Formats: sequence, C-alpha cells, structure tokens
Amino acid sequence: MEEGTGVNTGLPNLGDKSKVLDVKPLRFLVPRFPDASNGPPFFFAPPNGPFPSGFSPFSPFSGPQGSPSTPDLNQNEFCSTAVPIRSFRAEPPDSNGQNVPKQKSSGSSSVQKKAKKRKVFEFAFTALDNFNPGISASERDDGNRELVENVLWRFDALRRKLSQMEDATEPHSGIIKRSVLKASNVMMSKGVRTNAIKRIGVVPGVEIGDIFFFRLELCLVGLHAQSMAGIDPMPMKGDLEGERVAVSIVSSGGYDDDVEDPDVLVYTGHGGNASGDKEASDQKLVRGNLALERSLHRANEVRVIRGFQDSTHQTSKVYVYDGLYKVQESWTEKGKSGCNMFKYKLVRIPGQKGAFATWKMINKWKEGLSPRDGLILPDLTSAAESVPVSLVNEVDDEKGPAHFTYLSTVKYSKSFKLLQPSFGCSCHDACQAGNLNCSCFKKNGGDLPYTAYGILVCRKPMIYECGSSCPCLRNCKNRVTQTGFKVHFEVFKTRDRGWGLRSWDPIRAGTFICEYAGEVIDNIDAKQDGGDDESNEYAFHTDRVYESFKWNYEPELVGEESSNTNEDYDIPSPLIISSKNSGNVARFMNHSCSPNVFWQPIMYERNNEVLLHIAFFAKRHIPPMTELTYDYGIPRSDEKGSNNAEYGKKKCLCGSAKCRELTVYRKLETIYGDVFRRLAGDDVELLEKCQNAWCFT
DNA sequence: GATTAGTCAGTGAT
DNA sequence: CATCACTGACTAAT
Repeated sequence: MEEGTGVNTGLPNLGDKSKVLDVKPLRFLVPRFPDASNGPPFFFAPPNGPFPSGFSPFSPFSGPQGSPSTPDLNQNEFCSTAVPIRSFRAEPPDSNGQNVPKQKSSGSSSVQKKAKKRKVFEFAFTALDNFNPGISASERDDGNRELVENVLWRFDALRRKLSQMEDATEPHSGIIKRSVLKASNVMMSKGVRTNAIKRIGVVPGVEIGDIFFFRLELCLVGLHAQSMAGIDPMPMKGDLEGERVAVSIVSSGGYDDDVEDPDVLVYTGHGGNASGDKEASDQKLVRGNLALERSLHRANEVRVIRGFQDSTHQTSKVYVYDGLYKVQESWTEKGKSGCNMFKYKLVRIPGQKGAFATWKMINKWKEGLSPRDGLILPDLTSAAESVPVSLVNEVDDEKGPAHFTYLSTVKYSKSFKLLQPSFGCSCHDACQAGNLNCSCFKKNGGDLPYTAYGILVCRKPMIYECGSSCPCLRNCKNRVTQTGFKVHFEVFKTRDRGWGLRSWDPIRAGTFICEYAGEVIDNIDAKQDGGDDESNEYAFHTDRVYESFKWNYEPELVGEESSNTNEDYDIPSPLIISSKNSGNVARFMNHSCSPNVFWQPIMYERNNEVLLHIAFFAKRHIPPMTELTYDYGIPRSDEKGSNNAEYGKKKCLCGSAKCRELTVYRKLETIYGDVFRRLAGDDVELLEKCQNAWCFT
C-alpha cells in the first residue's frame, strides 16, 4: 500500500496539539465527468412533453388559493392565474388589502380573547398544472436508488424554499407554518414519488441506515405509507376480506417501549390514549393491532423505522430505517393508565447491516458510557472549535496523520485581500427574515439564504453573510458559516484511501458542514512551489471543472421562472486555498464522484476586509458514520501538476497496468450501480465491495 | 366523505 | 432560555 507513504512516525507529542498529524487527504483520484449528452437521468422532461400514462393533472392545492380555472391548454406557460411568489409579502398590519391571507388586526385580537384563531400560512402561488414529474408510471410504482434519492432531494428542496417564504412573515403573527405538509402535498399530487405500491419486505432503493426527518418522506419513497399512524397494514392476496398484515412500523418513542438490545423492539399497539375530553381506554384488536397480530402468525417480514429526537434540533425528529424484523410474540399488559395495551415483540432478522445499533453505540460514546475503539485523540482541534473532533484508527496501527497546524478559517496574506465597497446592513439585534430593507438580504436577492434552522435554502453564485460592521448580533441568522461547525466529526483511517472524515451526528440536507480552512496562495506560487507536487494534494481550487448538479427547488412548482435558481458559481477571481501546513477537518474529506457534500462560495466582511470563504454543505441527509466526500473537480490545463500523471498515478485500486498518465478514475458504482445491486442481491458485503471499487474509464 | 393516526409547529407555563 | 404539555390545523390511506 502506497498511501501510508511510510509516514508512520509514531504517536506525536500529544501535549502540543497544535502539531499533530500530517496525513494527506487523498486527492489522487481525479474524476471524469460523464458526457453532458447523457447527463443525470432525472432532469426535467420538456414542459409540454407527454404525460406518462396513468398521470392525471390535478388541482394543485386544496386551499382557496388553488386555481379554479381550467388548465391552460397551451401547456407551455405558467397558469394564467399564477402569482409570482415575490408578489406576496406579509402586509403591514394596517393594510386592508383583501388578498392578505392572514388575520392580523392587532387591535381586536388583543382585546378579544377568543379571536386568536390561528391560520395556516397560505402560499400565493400556483404550480404549473402541466408539470411533468419526470417519473414514469412504472417508476412511480417501483423505484430504485436513484429514484429514491431524486424524490427526496426534490421534496427537501421545495420544503426549504417554502420554509424560507414562511419565515419571511412577521414573527408572532400567529401564522402556522406548514411547509412540510404543503411540499408533500405538491409532490404527492404531481406524482413525484416512488414505490407507491405497497409491498412486504425490501423497498427498492431504500437502504438500511437511511435517515429521514419527516414522516412524509417515508410516504414519498414507499417505506411507510401512513402519514401519522405507526403501523402500516396491507391486504394479503387471497385473504379473507379485511384481513391484513403489517408491512412496516414506525417506533417514535411515544409509548416508552425502549429495550436494551438494539435488535429487539417491543412495540405498543395503537389506540386507547387519553386525548382532549376522552379518557384512556383499553386498546382494541383492530386495524394496525390486528395486522401485527396476523403478521405474528404469518411470520412476514416487517420493516422497522426507529424515530427519536434530533440532537441538533430539539424540536424535531430523526427516523432511521433499521431493516427487516419479524414479530415473535404478542401479549397484553396494563399501561400506566390501568388500561390494557397490546405489546408486540419484534426481532431483527440477522445478517443485516447495522443501523439503529450504530446510533445506540454512538450515544454511549457521547455519554462516556463506553469507549470509542481505536480512539487516538478525543479532540484534534485542541478545543479550537466548539465541538470536539475525534481522531480514530480502527484499521491499522498508524497513530495519526503527521504534523499540521489546526486553523479554523481561511487565512489571507495581505496581497489577497478582496476589497469591495462598504458592506454592512443597519439591522439591530438580528436581521429578520422578510425585512425588505436589510442590505445584506438585498445582496442575496432579497431573502435570508438560510432557514430558521440555519439550513441553506438554495445554492447560489455567491452568498453574502452579515459581517463585523453590521450592527446585528452574533446570533443573527445570516451568520451561519462564520460561527463554526456544529456536528461532532471524526477523522478516521479508511481501509484504502488514507484518512477520511465522517460525523457522529445525523446531518440534514443543507446543513453547514465546515469551511475549507487554510492559507490562500496564488497559482504562481503553486507553480513555483518546487519540484514536488505535494501542495497540489492539499489545495482547494475554485476554478477547476466541477460536475454540475441540480440541488435547488423546481421553480415551476412555485410559479416562478426557472432563471431564478442559478446554481453556477460566480467567483470574482480564482482562489486557491492550501491546507498543507495549516487547515481544519476539511482537509481530510476525500473525493467521490457521487459525493454527499458540496461547496458554496460565501462572502462576509471582517476587520474592514471582505473575504471569500469556501463553505461545505450537506447535499442530502447523511446518516452517522457515513464518510463525507465532495467532488475535487478536474484541474484546468494551467494548474500545476494537471498535465502530469500525479493525480491518476498515485493510487488506483484496480491495479491495472493502464494506470498511468491522464488516466482517470471513477467509482464503479457510478457506472454499474443498479447492475451491482441486482447481482449482489442479499450479499451486503459483496455489494459494499463493488460500490467501493474504483476503475479507470 | 368520514374516520383514523405514535404529526408538526406555535404558544405559554415552568 | 430550555423544555414540556397543550392544541389547532392538516395529511394519506382506507
């Protein structure tokens, strides 16, 4: 193995943690991008293309905003009743505009007690009636991995956008925000979903360990069809009418049914809860409860989704798909209220990849109840960050990367200052979403680029955050990337790609991961940097050729023109950041051709300098302990080292004699993904091996 | 169309 | 200022 490069210098002096580690992030794999002509499979079909059979246009929204008019038969423009989103803003309270959807006459509501009837935020837009979901009828019935990912990102992108629109309403106006429901309503009715046919056992495209943040995401990919109920029943062919088995259950922790063994779940039946004026009662053997009882006798596989509190967002939940279980026994027992409750013991079918068990283990590490195997350092940043970063090697005896200085942000030498006319807004306290006067928002096109949770709404050519000359405080929502990362990282030794980065926490799509820290150099310096090409491997170049991808919402779904979501980078002048001598966790992120992280240029001012930063965000939901990767991009011809063999030669796992010169490598998975999955079948190990293999193309 | 459910987000009390 | 119980609004499937 070459990648160790013999740097096994033993344990560094742990007393001085500014000098730890010097293992290179492996940057030898240069991706080749697929031909533009056969680009990503799920981009939008022509707007007036034929509908897939079985697809019927629908009335977009159930609310009064829905267009009552007949669909536009021209089919190539927006609905005539469509209102651009931007036309709707929260009106000042004294306005008597009739199309203001909320009830806010401050005078009467403060006097009248019962007048605080709350309203749901209504979106003043109409989606295209003839929107083509790009998903055929058969794909809607039976999915695969690509479809599942496609549906999930499109849902989340829309949800983020709606969330941003809702956030822009006045705070304390009593308006309920329902972006999740609205987004899923649009997705469902537009046919942007998959695995819509109920089934027992594996759901194609959903993998054990996948995480979700809303129950409706489970519905959209066919994992669990009930939006609220915990048990999903399905009629059996040839069965007596009304007889159903359970195909999936969601355990939300609401019934206090925790068991120590992660492979066992004791699940409480539904019903019997006290609510409102209803008293608690005995549970009845009906619906879901009956279905679970039948699943016990028929011994069918039951999918289990485990839900619990999200540690990063206390108010919301995370759901983990934990694979297939079987009902082993059932009984009744008296609950706290003294009423009978049904209990079902489910046991995990052996041989499946760990999911929930991993979560339980991580919790124990966090609480100090059990040690992390292979832990070398509990915090390689020496408390430079607000969250510790663990250093772990469970693979071999290398004691860590060699020396580098930990640096939490990007460092410009004087000559690289980017000077721009005065920045800064005049908001006090914190910039409020929806404030039309905030000049920082104006630079971002009029919106706060993040949701209230600090999630990136859209990729943009450039994002402007508030800086040190803005009077707003540090908790201003427009300072997401300058306040440090929030997830617990682990720098770990990979089996075959040197050191890598992953997280102990689940990460939502759009979450700020970290900045690329290091020293800004220019291309001349990089070229004159002597004979060895080391610095290349630690350099982040903004001007490489990056594979384009779509991450933002579909404007057609909110009645906007598609020009509103430009996702191309716009960097005033090329930037090279070297993390060779100093950097943060970003220097350990490896390359992937199907990455789960992307970068976004950010600008903000500090000490009268307006500087460009590179911030990484989660491309999709990322389960704990999943390696974080981004696209390293292809060097342009004038980049140092780009025309020699270094990138390709350094390491290819295919071991082929053809590995030389400008050979480029891709993960086999990106080429043969589905074929692998079919061939590997139940053999999880084989599949993983295939997915992790690299080859030249 | 009525019913059902282990939702989800905002509010006000500790 | 967290956390928690409460409650209103709304969903997908049946």
